[in-house]
Amino acid sequence: MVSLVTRGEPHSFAECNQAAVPVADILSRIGGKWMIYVIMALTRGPMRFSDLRRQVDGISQKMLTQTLRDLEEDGLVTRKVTPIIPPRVDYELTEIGMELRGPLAAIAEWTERNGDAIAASRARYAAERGAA
Amino acid sequence: MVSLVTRGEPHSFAECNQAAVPVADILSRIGGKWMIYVIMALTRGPMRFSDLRRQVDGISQKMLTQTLRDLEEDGLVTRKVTPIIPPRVDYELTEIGMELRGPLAAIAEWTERNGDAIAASRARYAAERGAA
DNA sequence: CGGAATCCTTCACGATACTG
DNA sequence: CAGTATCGTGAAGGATTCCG
Repeated sequence: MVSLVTRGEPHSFAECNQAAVPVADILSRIGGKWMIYVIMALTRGPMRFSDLRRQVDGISQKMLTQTLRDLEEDGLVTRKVTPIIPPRVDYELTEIGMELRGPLAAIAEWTERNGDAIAASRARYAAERGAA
Repeated sequence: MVSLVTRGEPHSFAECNQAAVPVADILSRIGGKWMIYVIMALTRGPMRFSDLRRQVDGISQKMLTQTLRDLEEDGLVTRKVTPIIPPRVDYELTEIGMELRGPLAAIAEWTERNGDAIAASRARYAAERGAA
């Protein structure tokens, strides 16, 4: 893995990209529109589909399903079906899903800490480049 | 800011989304195809455009330009033009750009630690759902 | 209730050509 | 060298409808 922190010998970009699962692969999933909100909601504990849909404001049924499928595929959530009528399906964060919350919180804290600077930078950029 | 870690009172999803810069906004940028590789390359220090293009294998000129513009817009990199012929443009991580490396490294470490489990989960998922 | 299926729009990204 | 401009494609996401 290429370090993001240290400055050492030049590493091959491909070296990092050839792991079992590339970091960029995970980032692209996390970077999806709803992933973080679903994980946030599940942080409070197991939750039913309809509860999740209420918690994550604005998400469509399709996108909630798809996001949960992606999370399930990667082993970040479990899906437990209770075959009653009407059906009941509960989703819960797995152990590695729980462990992802730390890194995500680190991003969130960075964003919160630098939000004003970023907004200012964007405004300045828009004023300079947007005017031209 | 809604905590990603603690389990407390239910927070409004919108509460987290109404910061100066939403976390999902940053995540979507980080989740772009090239952002992390460009940041990784710049971790080694300031770099010229053409050097960056060589370091980040497979990136097109267009995407490198666009990624650098996005980073510049958010104040994560500086762009220094030396008006000579041929032109010389150097890019360098800013302070907050440097500070983002930590959170990114946390994601990278999580990915490395759980890569095998994720790959296994994906294979199992494909075998079950893919066959059906 | 918890989906699946379909259609549609927008956008990210790639390829190519041209320029100061 | 370091871009900008243009075009084309696939994927992401939204709205709607139907189902066990």
